[in-house]
Amino acid sequence: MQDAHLSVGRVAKRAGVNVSTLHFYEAKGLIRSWRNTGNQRRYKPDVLRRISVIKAAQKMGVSLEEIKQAFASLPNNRTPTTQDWQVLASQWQQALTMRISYMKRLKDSLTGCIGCGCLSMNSCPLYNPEDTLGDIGSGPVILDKK
Amino acid sequence: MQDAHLSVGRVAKRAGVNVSTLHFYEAKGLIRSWRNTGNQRRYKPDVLRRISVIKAAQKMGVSLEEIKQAFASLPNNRTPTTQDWQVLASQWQQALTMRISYMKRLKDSLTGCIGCGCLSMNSCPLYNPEDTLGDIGSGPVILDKK
DNA sequence: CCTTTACCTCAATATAACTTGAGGTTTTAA
DNA sequence: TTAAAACCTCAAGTTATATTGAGGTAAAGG
Repeated sequence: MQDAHLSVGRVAKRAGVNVSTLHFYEAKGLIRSWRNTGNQRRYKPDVLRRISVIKAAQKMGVSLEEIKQAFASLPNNRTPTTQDWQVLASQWQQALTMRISYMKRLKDSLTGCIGCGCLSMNSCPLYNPEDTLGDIGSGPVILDKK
Repeated sequence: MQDAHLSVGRVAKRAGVNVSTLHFYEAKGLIRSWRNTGNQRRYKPDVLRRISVIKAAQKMGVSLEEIKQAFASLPNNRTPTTQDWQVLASQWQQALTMRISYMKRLKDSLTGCIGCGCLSMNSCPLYNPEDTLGDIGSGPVILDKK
């Protein structure tokens, strides 16, 4: 069964990422592999799902560090079930909901605000330093209010 | 009128950014200043609005480079008017609308998708490499489809 | 006047998320 | 069997967005 153990190149191809990315994710503790006798990486097929989830989460603005933390809740003695993944999904869905509403507020502020005097700072909802969800798009994004 | 020329420290304080950030923005061509006889930076008060707009745009996921390009459409021989700013605002508002709808699609996919078999790649809307708006949250964000 | 802020420049450091390259080994396929 | 393709490790490079520090100058207040 060549199905039960995938080489790094195979995984890369199927997941649509570079081999170097897989090395990188492994170094970061996001995925795991074992080695064959020749020291080459071998993967269980469920690594593909992990990578999918990583990519999906990144699209939502979740950092690798946060993804790693979320993955920590997965069982490491068995292959994660659908249920296990659903737990992650619902966490991130909440965060997405918040993010979307933040974007909406931003958008609503935009027209009224950019043209008026209030954008000269402080009171403007568009430029509110207190807004902790404001980090979208640059640098790591805080999804949980730890 | 100490109102017509602001020192870098004054601007930094009023805008809520570091002095070093102002140096940085100036080096990037996002703001401008002139020098007094002692080689210190002096700013017109409208720099405050520029900084507001930069910060607001960043919250929407616009990169400094894109902000700079947008600023290029502003008049540089006179202080930008409300109208000038509105042009920028409406551009970004469209981008925001797209971004929001993308996030919504993401969210809608999330529950149905993460638990099912499709997340094993390719056909899953959550993991679709063709989705050019997928860059949200890490690295520069493409807002225009240039 | 003189001390304390505030400023100046330029180089280096920081972080996230990867990619690239050098130098060497293992697999695979003709 | 042997050449090409795939792998390996480890270090350095890349981009965006700043921040920090060193070494020196200018301005402001008592």
